[in-house]
Amino acid sequence: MTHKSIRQAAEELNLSIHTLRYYERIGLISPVTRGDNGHRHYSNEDLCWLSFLTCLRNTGMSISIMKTFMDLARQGDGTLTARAELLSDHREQVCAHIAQLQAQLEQVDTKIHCYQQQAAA
Amino acid sequence: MTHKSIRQAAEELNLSIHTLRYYERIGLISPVTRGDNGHRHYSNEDLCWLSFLTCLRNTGMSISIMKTFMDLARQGDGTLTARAELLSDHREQVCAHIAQLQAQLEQVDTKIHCYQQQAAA
DNA sequence: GCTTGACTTCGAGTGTACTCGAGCTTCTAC
DNA sequence: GTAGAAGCTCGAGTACACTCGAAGTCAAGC
Repeated sequence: MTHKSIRQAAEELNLSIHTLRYYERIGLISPVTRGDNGHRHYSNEDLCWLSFLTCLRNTGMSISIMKTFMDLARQGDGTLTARAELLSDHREQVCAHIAQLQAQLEQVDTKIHCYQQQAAA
Repeated sequence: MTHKSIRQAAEELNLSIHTLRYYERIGLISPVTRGDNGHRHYSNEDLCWLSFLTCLRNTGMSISIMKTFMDLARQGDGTLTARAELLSDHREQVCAHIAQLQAQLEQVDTKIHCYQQQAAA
């Protein structure tokens, strides 16, 4: 099978069918090829992009920045450096976010221990 | 000075004045004591709680779970264990989230290197 | 030929967490 | 005594990212 239905794509990506259509509607992904009946056919390349977009989304990138990224990608190889820069910026933000989470996790830990000790006393 | 104005509190906590009033309005924090003129006075204890709530918020806890937590806290020492459990649950989620972020960061890194190599070629 | 189920479009609705603005009071300084 | 700054309440508005539902098409199986 060289392509997948929207249902199969949604299952594979852990996105809802609604979300897949939504991403296409807002122009985040390019229009997916259709069968004779008008149904969407998701190619491996489509799934690849969507999988990476899901990764960006899960790391906190906004839809509008993802759109900027995809617009660059659609413009071809001339934007490779720009794309690398956009992702590097994002990378920095994710790193900072992880560091912040780790610091705040310690605060939570402290509080947990505090409560456990008080409860035991 | 034993208490702070809403402006000072907002600055110290990096929250907006609107947000501080909002948290009180929805019952996340208990009503803050007021001066004769009706203005809020934030005590160190108020700031302490708000600071911890901000920490929970930044680690992704929803307002409604924070509210559950604060409701427990207001019930006194009988809920110490329950509070420790609630925070432990949250801790697990934060740990999982950090792990997920780190895994996805690698995907982003891979893509960046990919682009950099292609751009150099 | 009719039901069933998967798909389609389109516009509208939802949940979360703020965020804002109008209209009012109240204190301080001139 | 008046201007200006800071606070107050209350209801409404906003941004984001979906999420849903109505109404329709189309192909397969009975």
